[in-house]
Amino acid sequence: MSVDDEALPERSRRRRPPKPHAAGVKAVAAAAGVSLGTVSNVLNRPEVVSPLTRAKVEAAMASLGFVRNESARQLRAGSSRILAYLMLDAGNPFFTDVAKGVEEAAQAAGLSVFLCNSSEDVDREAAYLDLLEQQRVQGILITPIDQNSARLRKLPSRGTPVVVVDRAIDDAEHCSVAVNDVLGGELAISHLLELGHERIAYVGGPNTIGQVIDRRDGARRALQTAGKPLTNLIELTTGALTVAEGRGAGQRLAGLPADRRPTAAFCANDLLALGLLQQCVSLGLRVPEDLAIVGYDDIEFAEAAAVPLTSVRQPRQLLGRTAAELLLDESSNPDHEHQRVTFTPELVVRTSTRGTL
Amino acid sequence: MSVDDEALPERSRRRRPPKPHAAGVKAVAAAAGVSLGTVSNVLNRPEVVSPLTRAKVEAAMASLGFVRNESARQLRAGSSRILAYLMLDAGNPFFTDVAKGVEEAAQAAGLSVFLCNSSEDVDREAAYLDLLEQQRVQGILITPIDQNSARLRKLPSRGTPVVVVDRAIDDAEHCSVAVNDVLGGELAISHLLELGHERIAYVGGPNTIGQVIDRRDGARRALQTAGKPLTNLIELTTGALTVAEGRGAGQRLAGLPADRRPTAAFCANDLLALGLLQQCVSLGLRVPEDLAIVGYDDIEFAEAAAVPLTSVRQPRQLLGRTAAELLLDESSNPDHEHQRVTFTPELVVRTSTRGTL
DNA sequence: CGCTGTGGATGAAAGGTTTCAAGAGCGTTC
DNA sequence: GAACGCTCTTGAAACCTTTCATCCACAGCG
Repeated sequence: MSVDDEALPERSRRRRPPKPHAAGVKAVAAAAGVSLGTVSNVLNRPEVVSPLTRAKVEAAMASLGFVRNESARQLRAGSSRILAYLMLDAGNPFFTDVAKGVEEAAQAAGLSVFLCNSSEDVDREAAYLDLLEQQRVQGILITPIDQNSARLRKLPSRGTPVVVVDRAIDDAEHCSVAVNDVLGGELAISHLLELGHERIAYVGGPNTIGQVIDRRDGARRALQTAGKPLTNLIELTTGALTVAEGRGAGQRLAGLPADRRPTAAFCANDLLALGLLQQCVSLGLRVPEDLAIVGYDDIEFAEAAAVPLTSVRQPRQLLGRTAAELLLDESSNPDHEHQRVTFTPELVVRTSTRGTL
Repeated sequence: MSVDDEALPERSRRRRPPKPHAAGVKAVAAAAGVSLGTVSNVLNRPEVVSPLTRAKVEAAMASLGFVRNESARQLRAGSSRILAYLMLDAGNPFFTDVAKGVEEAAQAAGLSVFLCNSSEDVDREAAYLDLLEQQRVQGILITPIDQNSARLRKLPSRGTPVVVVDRAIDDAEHCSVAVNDVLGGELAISHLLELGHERIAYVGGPNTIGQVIDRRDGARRALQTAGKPLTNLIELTTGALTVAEGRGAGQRLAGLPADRRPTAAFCANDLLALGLLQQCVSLGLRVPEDLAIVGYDDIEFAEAAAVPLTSVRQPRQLLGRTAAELLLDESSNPDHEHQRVTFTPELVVRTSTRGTL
């Protein structure tokens, strides 16, 4: 779905200087006239070395352009100062907000965060998990595509703590931090039912993603609670949770004859909802008069949409922060107990369902 | 600007199993009844080891749950299979699109990408640069906050190739891939001038960011070209390039008496523009009748906004892909020459300036 | 004057992998 | 039947840092 136009760029060339060679602890020690161990002490326990020697060593490091080799450090010391968040979709502002929370907590603990993006691709997810395990990162935060993956369950037993983010998992291997998606689905559909809608579309997919399933189940439950038949929920399965797929769904929806077309749509996330909204509006449907729309996540752009979007809000940053804190606890506290933390979502009603009052 | 509500979560606890211990090449060799070297060969040059031995070794690896220690590998082999993209703001969809292009190119070359987020914070940027250098990543792609940073210029001479993304830099140290921001600014303002606007606001900041400066300079140049005084450009400086700051600017703008208020605003990016738009609309200004708005980047959400946004489009993914390709060339091709690639932006006109036709 | 304590520096070992020259086993060829 | 080639395997060195027990010099003290 790239909008890149292959504009012909101008290029300008320059020669490059010869390849350099790195200086190690040994070189620094020689330059400063001290031993290897002393240089290491300056690096790791500066307080035990006398100010004079320390100054000499630091001068030598500066003049040689010494850069500590983290591989060697980690190999010997055995520990990494890095935490990874493997995101489901970096293009979804929801996850970048979660990431913000993760970074916040990590920074407070003096760790750095590497972000990885699986783009809803199972193979990429697997490749990143392997890579991160091999890197011996301090821990992995992940919003998984398939939370039952064997690979995922094996990691903690091999020494890499894993915290599942935005999915509740009830197994003995990891902590998880989630928002009650079933409840979120119920909130959305109850709202639509209260407004008098009968035929409601559920737009989401693929059905391997836990969030998609739970939100649909919540939708169904709301119908049951209200004593409506499940056939009132028309499912439109998408290939991914993106704006483009949302547009596709909009196309399909708008193509239905008016008497069979749902009067409302509940989308598994805001990206789908925004795409759906855009497409429907451009095809001449009025929102919410012809079609009411509810999204999910309440991303920043939901409020600024063509028709401000009713959405199910989740505590995004808090989600990330909490997950990171659990991970940190797991990797530092010997008495750590795995936890399953569940937050409660909240419906934010805007024009896309309520109309202008 | 978090919308997190500190909803009280439910927590459930579980005991965790005892700590495991990792198996190395040595253990695998022993289990398979072969030598160290052979295990290493299975890992790195499977074709040279006989199918039988290979099978034995692989069985041993599986049963021991062997995970290669990447630190040790890298220490010995000297090379990393990782590429990093240090983003200016992971919350801006523009940069995640660029990242997508980077990932694409990296995957094609069999490398993995770690994303890092400086969040427009100089200290975080510096910390990540140090970290990545110590990690000996294969190369760094960066959209810098301050492109004249000494740290940035020192990296390549110490062996870590750096490509600057979305900034043109004319020095001998790195390649850069950029879009002509001055031209982009000109396009935006020329368009507004053609529509008859006289007093135009430029919304952007902080002024340490190159993109902000260039786009403003382009704006000024367009005024000069049209023979208008520079005082027609009213600068509203923001603290960051975010939706929230855009709302703040909207507040300031809407607060001006109508006869002194600009009739159009050009924002340094779409996030600002969307915030501005939202705030102005909610304060009762009509867009584009009372205030025309032009954004920059043409992110996916620009088209779906309350009033579809006129914006300056850049080839986002292509930018990332090209940058990654330059980096790969630099780290693998001994005859590499640094290049400065510049793409051309394009104005996309929508309702926020043109009105509904 | 000899002993102890102390702040600081030292040197060697260790950590897990890759590399590479050398070796082992075995079938072919003359 | 000896020499050769071939395929596969081996063992040890090397990568760079951290750690820790040891050592040194010197001050204070009895």
